[in-house]
Amino acid sequence: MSKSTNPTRQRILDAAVERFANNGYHDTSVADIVDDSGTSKGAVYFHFPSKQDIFLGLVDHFATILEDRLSEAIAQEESGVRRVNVALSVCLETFAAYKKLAKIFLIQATGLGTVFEEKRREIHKRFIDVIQRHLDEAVQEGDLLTIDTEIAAYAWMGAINEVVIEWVYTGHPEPARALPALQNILLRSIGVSEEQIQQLDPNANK
Amino acid sequence: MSKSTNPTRQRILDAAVERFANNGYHDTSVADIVDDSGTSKGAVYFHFPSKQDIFLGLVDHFATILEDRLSEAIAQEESGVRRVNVALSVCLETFAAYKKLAKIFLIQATGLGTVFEEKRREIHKRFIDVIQRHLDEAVQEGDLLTIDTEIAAYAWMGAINEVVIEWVYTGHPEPARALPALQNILLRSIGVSEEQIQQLDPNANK
DNA sequence: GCGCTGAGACCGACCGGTCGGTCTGTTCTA
DNA sequence: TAGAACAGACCGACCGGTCGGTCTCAGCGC
Repeated sequence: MSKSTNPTRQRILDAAVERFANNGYHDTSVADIVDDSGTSKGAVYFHFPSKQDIFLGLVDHFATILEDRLSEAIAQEESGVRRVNVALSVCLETFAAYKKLAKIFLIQATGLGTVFEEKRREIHKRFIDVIQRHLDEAVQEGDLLTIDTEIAAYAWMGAINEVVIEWVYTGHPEPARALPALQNILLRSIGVSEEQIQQLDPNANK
Repeated sequence: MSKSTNPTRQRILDAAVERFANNGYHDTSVADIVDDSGTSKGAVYFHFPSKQDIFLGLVDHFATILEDRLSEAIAQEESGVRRVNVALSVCLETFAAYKKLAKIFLIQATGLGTVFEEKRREIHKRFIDVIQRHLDEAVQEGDLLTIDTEIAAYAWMGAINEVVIEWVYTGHPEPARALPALQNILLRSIGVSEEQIQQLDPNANK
């Protein structure tokens, strides 16, 4: 972030992303990262305090990127429903733009034991809260039905994650197809009418 | 399943479930399981070939239970929409009935490296396929909209998982609340009309 | 009834390898 | 030339798995 442009440090990070994304945390040894980055253990432990720190740093980094992009995009829209909709787009775009980091964030950061798990849940909770807040907003001002926005927020989060995970692994539901499909499904799920859904996405008539 | 009633074996399994659910795979040593179960390493390796085998056995076991319950429940309903609806109920009930196993299945089995990950994805895919098949069925015979059932299936899977995960950790959205909320959200997401949703769940007027 | 035996169930000390992290340098750079 | 940046040998803890041993008990000949 701040001292980001040190080449050695960057090579280490690149190698770490690659390894962590492909093999997971425990199947990636520091020696692997050293080999892939063409550096040395000394270099790694000069730039980073621990293996765990590298990993959590990557997760945090991605979460920050996603949050920044989201808040920026949301701020540019007026109505609640439009905001919800644009957030969904930005979300998928960001996952697509940072595929490897997304894989680490969504998959490799799970099931790593209590310490990691707390961190992961805290970050996920932040996103879920954002979703819920904007769902509430949309409910208040809009004509969509009153629903259990908390559960809806969890459902959305899970739905998005699952679709992205599948894409990350197989490349299969191409974003061009997944995005409109998810928009339909998720907007409908909170009671946005068909006409409204049509209106929201005039450019996706491809 | 077959030789299930050996007491030592069962104590080992119980301890393994507890530890794996709470601490995850890598933070659970065989020694931990030995201590908790009041047995010995010899006993563990007499009954099971490896630590990994114990873990995957538990995952498989839970998946089997869930599949059995699902297919039984689905078989007893006629219409596609009703089937989809009852499957959702059974799913949540089963997760609730086997909380610890559910946590292992949904969380601790993730991010454990390539070998485990393949297994996990294969099992998840089975459930997603079931969902999609019945969504397709419902689309064909019903008046719900034609949608991208594949993506809908992934979305459903993710949505259910996320809600259950939250419940597993915090106990928070009590099943009594989560079930009808999810029914509303998910059925709406595939275009089931409000009246139909009401009709489907006459007993949940509490 | 009684000793013998052998197999199943279980015990726990121990082994061998792995891996995060450290430490003693060496090289580069300002 | 001081200190930052890096190299890589090395350490020690940990942990999955093994292996020789013990205990129990059913079967069996006598």
